[in-house]
Amino acid sequence: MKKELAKKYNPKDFEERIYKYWNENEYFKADPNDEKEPFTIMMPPPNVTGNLHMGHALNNTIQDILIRWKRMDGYEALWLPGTDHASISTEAKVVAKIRSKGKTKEELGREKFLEEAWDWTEEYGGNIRNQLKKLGVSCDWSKERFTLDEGLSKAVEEVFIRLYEKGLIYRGNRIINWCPSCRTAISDAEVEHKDSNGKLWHIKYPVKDSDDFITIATTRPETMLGDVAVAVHPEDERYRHLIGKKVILPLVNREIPIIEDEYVDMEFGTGAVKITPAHDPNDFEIGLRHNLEQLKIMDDDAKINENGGKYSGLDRYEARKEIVKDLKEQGYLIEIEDHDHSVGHCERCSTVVEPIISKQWFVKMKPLAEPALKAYKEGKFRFIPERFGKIYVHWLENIRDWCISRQLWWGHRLPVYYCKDCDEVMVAREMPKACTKCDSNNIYQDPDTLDTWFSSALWPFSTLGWPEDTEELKYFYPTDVLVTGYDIIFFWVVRMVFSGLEHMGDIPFKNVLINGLVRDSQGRKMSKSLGNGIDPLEIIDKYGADALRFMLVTGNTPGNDMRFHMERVEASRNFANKLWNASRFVLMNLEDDIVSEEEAQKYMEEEDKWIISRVNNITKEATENMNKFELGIAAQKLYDFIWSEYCDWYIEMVKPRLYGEDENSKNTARYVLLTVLKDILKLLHPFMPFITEEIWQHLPNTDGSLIKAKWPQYQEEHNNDKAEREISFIMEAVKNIRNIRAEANVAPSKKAKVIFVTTDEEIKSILDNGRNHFANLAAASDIEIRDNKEGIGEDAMSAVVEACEIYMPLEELVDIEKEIERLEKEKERLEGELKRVNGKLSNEGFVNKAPEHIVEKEREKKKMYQEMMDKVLERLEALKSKK
RNA sequence: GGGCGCGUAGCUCAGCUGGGAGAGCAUCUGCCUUACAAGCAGGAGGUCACAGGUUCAAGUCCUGUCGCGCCCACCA
Repeated sequence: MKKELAKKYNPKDFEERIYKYWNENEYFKADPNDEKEPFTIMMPPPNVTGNLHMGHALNNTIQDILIRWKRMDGYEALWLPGTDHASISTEAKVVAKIRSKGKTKEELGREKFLEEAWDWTEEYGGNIRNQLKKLGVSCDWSKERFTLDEGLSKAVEEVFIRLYEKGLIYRGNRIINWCPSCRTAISDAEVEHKDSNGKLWHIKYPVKDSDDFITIATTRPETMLGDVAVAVHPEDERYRHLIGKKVILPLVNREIPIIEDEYVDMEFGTGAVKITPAHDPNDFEIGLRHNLEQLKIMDDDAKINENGGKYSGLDRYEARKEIVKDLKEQGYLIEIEDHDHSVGHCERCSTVVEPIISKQWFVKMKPLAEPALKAYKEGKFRFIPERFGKIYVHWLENIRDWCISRQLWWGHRLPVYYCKDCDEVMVAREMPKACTKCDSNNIYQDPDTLDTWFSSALWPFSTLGWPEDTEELKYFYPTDVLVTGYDIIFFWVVRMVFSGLEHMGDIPFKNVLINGLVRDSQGRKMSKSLGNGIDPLEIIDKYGADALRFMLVTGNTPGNDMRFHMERVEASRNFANKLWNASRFVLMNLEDDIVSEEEAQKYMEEEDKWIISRVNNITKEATENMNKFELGIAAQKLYDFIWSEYCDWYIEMVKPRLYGEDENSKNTARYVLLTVLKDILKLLHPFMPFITEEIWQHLPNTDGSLIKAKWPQYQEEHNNDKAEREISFIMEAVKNIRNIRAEANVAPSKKAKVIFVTTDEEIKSILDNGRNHFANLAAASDIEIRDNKEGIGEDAMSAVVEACEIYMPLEELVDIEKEIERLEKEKERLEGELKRVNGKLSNEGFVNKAPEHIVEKEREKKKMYQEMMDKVLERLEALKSKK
């Protein structure tokens, strides 16, 4: 006999100890194994310096459930963890730290800055790992990777060089999104568009050598400093006569041409557009078409530069104010119109992004996007739920080249070298000794680093050793499931797919399971600025990791957001408590020797067969739902079964046997209690790993960890329709008796006589077999089963279950008025049911077209309701006539 | 401008491929019954947003309307 379970369920007593036990025994390790099928999940790497938030908790709980389940189900299940260097976000933190010491990163210099950044990483990098462990994640820590570690950096470099050599990476002067606060270029995906109430300034530009003028409209008047043309639509009658003429740019007094271009929308604004190729993506394109100058008027910190004349040195918004003022004073400003439009903000720091021309590195996307689209459309991988595939397709179909260079220091430095003497560009694995063109050795490396997502895009294979052709790569790639939030489908999912296809020649994953956001109880996003975030660690501390995990996964469906309610955590904790106590009950009733299955079979009662049949069906249903990634439904089914069937009914039914004298019956009950509990623990383990393991360790005949236990399989021979029918009938009858007792206020302890009246032989036998249950569960004494109701007076309360009447002669306790009321209500209910059933059955369409088994079911119902109705009516009449 | 999601019991949400409306919490009644008061037993509470349509049958499929939310977009 093993040691007893603690009297109270207190997750703090064992969660940490159990995690250590798993980890030290290397139960999470997975390695290439020819005897098993692989099952792989790559953990979306959290920011290395980040802290665990609810989103992580949800995301990793889902992954852990899947991986634990598959591991038990016989797969070589690898869940590979890791962290992301998060270039822009980590750099910002380190910069802030340096600033607090009164220095700038430039003053510190690149080398020292990186030292600081590595220190920072080491200091905070362990946090998230330990926090994940508290959640119970069963990932293979021996394979943990970091996007900036040596191997992954090698992969990044290799990819850059290969794409460059293929002509898929190029350097160009193009319009990019510039964040003046982060002082770096960012990609389109990193720009967050927000609607804002802006203005449309109408400004007139005088036509040279004429009194005429042309009015343009702009939302960013300050950019006029960089205007090099005014464009109108070729078919616009209003302006046709002006095409080819010049205008004098106000305030600047520069002569610029009026050109024609089809891009211009005649309906919008005034139909005339100022063209600023250096500061607007459309203007940039027009500029190229018309061979216009690209006049840059802003610095990296969004101040007007030397090209801005008297405005130079002003911040962009100060300049705007000044320019508008001057235009007004000089009579050029015609109108200020309210104009709502959307403005791009830096996703990271919320600063308004400035479209600006800049020499950056880009990935040519079209050739990479096409195979990625094809793979999805051919069903090589899928989204769960399906609808997120649309986001994927839409993004890829409208993709533009990806700006990958960042003016940051924390990240993978571009393997690009320049010759100072002849400006030759060299892309190489190592710094060239001499310029390949002019032989100069005046060479320097590009100071820029790569977009963080450039390395994340390689995660599914770089983590397995690519570009080396490792055993791990061959065995575990492609991975099976990617679990992630919908917010990074285009940041990450898209890029992993085209990277996998390009470099591995295969998709990176077969399923993309999308999880929603965890919001606060009012439905708001949890955010630092709102201060409404709930710390998963606090929840774990108070309620245990199992409760948090269970809460996160129930009542939720893939892809949908959920709200965090403390009451739901409590409910999950209560469920864990229930399981704990049920297990304690089982344990305290076991003896050292558990009888064999064969022995138990000989003495099984109906309730034993019933619960075995039930757990068998639940196994099937739970597994089916998990196969569909419906973890919430699977969890709910387990919850209902454990609480409402195993605990509420089976344990209660079996108590008299455990306390009785019949050793065979007792041992059989023990055997069944334990066997079913073991299945329960196995099925629940992926969801609640700690409590199930802790209980498992206390059960007899359990060698080693529950992690190693075999996932239960559905077994046809355990199905028992007869037992299910009998026990559910008994349960119905017990409920009715309890109901009568409650309504008549019969104290629970008080024994009461129960008379069953039925002519149905099957029911009679069920009732006869169930005598003990009625005594035990409904405190019924003197159970009588007969086929007529002679002699039962009006001083009894009654109920009807199928073809069986139940009478409880309660004499003075019976209030006839109340009893009539009860029966009237029952009559009403039956009338409703009969009306519905009759309606269906009298409908020719239904009888002819509905499947036979559905029609048959309705016929049976009709018969049953009719019989019940007859009995209720008879009883009512008898009572009324006696009154 | 385009796309998507949601609207089911007082609250938070399940309800998968159409075939008798569910859970948790809250509420009401009775119970500290030696596994569990973090519990047990019993009860009340819903024209499944609205309007059409398809179907023998619609919370479930289609169309439209209203309300809430989200995403995308080079609307000077």
